[in-house]
Amino acid sequence: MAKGARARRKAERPGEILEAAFEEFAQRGFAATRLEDIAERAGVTRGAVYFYFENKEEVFVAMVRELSRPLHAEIEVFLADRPGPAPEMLRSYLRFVYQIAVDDQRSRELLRLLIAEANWFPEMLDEQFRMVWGPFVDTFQKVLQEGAIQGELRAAPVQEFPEQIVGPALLFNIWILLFGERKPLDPERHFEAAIDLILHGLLPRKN
Amino acid sequence: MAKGARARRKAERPGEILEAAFEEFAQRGFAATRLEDIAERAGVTRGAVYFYFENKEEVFVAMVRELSRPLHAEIEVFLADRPGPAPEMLRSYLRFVYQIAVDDQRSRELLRLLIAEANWFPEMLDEQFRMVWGPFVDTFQKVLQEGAIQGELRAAPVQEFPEQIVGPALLFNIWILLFGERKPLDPERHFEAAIDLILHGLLPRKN
Amino acid sequence: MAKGARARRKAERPGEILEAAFEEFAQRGFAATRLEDIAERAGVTRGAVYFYFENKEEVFVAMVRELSRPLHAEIEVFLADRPGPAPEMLRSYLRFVYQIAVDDQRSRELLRLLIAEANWFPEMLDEQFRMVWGPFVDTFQKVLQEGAIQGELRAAPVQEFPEQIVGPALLFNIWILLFGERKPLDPERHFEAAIDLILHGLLPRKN
Amino acid sequence: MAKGARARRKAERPGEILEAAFEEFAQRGFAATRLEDIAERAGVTRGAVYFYFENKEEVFVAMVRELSRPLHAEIEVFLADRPGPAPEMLRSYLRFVYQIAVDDQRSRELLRLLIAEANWFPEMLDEQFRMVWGPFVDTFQKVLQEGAIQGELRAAPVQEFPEQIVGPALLFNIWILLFGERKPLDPERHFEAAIDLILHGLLPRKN
DNA sequence: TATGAATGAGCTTTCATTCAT
DNA sequence: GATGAATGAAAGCTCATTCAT
Repeated sequence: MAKGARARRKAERPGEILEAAFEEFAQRGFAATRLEDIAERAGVTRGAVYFYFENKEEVFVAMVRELSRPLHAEIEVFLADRPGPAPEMLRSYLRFVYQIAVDDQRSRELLRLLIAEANWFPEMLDEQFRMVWGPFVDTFQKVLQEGAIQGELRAAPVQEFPEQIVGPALLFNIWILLFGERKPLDPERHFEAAIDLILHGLLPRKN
Repeated sequence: MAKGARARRKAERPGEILEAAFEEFAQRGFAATRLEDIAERAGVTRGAVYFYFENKEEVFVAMVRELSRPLHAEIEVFLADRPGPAPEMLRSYLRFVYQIAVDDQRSRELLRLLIAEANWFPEMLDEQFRMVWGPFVDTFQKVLQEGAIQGELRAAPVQEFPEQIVGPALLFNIWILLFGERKPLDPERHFEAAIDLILHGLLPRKN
Repeated sequence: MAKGARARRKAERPGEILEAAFEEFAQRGFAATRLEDIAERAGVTRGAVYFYFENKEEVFVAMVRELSRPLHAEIEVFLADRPGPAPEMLRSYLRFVYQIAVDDQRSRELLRLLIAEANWFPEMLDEQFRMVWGPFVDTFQKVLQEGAIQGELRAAPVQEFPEQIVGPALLFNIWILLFGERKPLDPERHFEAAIDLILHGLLPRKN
Repeated sequence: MAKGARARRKAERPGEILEAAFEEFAQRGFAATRLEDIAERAGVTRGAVYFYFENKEEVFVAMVRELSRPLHAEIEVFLADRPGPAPEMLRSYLRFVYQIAVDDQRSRELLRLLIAEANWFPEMLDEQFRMVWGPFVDTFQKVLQEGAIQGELRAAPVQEFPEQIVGPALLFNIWILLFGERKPLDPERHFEAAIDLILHGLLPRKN
């Protein structure tokens, strides 16, 4: 029993460390975070961290990878083929992005870390792009294009930059990162304003 | 000669130090930047930096203030009353924002620093909000509202969140911060796509 | 073997550091002593010192406490009830104090440090008072009072300030601190002069 | 006028600096006192201090010399031949010492500095001995010896260490340096206890 | 005389990393 | 696997001292 518990413990260690690493890195950034804080929060000693990871940078990279995994999964599930009228799909997609922006503090802080440390972890960025932005952008693009073909949407130049659709959500996100509680935004109204603008911008005009 | 030179030198020192500070902070972030690097780049010794600034944090805050001053000025000039049809004003404003996003690497890096260090310098954030975002948002809001009154624009819910208009420009900016040269964007086409979407989204529909 | 050695080493480290700290602090005073000197003398690196103590002040306080412990012990043993005629007790007590003043360079330097840094470590002073001066003064007082009751001693006003009895010993001590080898004193004759004066001052007069 | 004022000013500068130096050194000790603090307190800039004194050590030595000058004068005046019965002279001398110990905070702090820095300024110590202790000890010795010859005092071994007479005053002084307001002493009663002990110790016995 | 900008050595403290146990 | 004592390379900051003005 104890052995099993110990083995289970062991298997969970790396995850616990990365979890702790996220909290600390999110709070202080890469350079200002001490490995000791991570270890302490994870309930292990510094030495133990070095058993699982080469060094601080490795912890950081592994943490980003680990912490963004659930998001990958969610995205994959969400983007799985779900046909429907293009406008409705746009709305549903944008709502999904807003949901992440609003509810998922982790993703928010991850974004902050990516922006802050982008220069020093470019491969990490590319990996994140491949796993998160890429699929999203591709899907958006497909919706925009097929919507245009079907005559549900205007053939707008935004087809070339489908990520612009999530611009308001990004703005919402950054806003919260910058001002937090100090200048709160109503996410629901923010979303409605955004989708209103986008749909009016994309629906074909009668004239 | 020499006298004037020294006096002139002295008057310029703080500015030179802040200039150097910007380069270093932008490259490595607050925590990872060593005061010695700043001093060296400014051509002085560490001690000299401490003659002008209390400590590293003060250097940072002063740097942000100093470096964003030209932008403040530009904004103030730009936003000075320039009447015209609302759609044209929107286009002109958004182009202005894109110009900054595209050409002004300093502002871009400043934004990165603000996002990265937001938790530790909240007053600084508020100051920047007051000087940069604030006037912008207010002006946008006025344009949107008066455009609606004049019948030039739709009375859209985005009136409540006028900053959404610059969402694409922010996205452009962050994109470059994240991927730099690795995934370049054509700023001109990006802007055109954005303004197309926004104007179509705001122009009143005939039907 | 090696294991034991390491464990033994570890247990002794703090003591070794404090020992080294004493030597250095005694030589140069608190402010002028560099932690590096202490570390070097203790045969460890600076970092190791910080493993055991919070900072330089802590080292100082811990050092004083540690270094005065043997004296506490000695005092406690010495002051344990040892009845006898008051004059003999006075003589024996004063000789004890002189012995410390003469032989114990550590106590002497400790006294110097206490005087020098009294303003900055008042709690430390109070602690020392409680452990060293206090018991002494109390004991002297008791001897003076009971000696007077027994008629062995005069009921002199010095009963209120029994520490005056050790005034000559303090003077001897300070003298050495100030002039060291330059103006040597013969401790034996000094003591005899002191006890002669005190006893003549306290013995009851026939007339 | 202004020139005269300026000249007067100039002449007073060194004194003002030493005055300020005393306050600062007394508060923090030699090593922990910054030349800037001294300059600031004296109302000049650091550079000015270097105009009058070679370096920090010179300031210290000069300060001690300057600050102990009034005491020298007082002592000289006081010790000028004033014949009288030996016991009365003893009393008067000891009272004088107590007065200094009690009223003259400067002398007290000077003593602290001497003790603290004795190792590093031995010549200074010797100078102080020559000017302060020396005359005192000599005078005391003369009184004790002549008193014995006259039959007013016992021929006690304390003649060899006349400074023991001021032991209680030194003790009073150190006590205040160590405990200040925390454990106050009544100077008057302290003195009376001391002189009582000493006189009883020195007056010849009838038997 | 006096200023104060500037230097540079040096100090305390921190922390990623190592390694004997 | 895990600990934690220990290292050593910085890093932030201080301050005595200098010197052009």
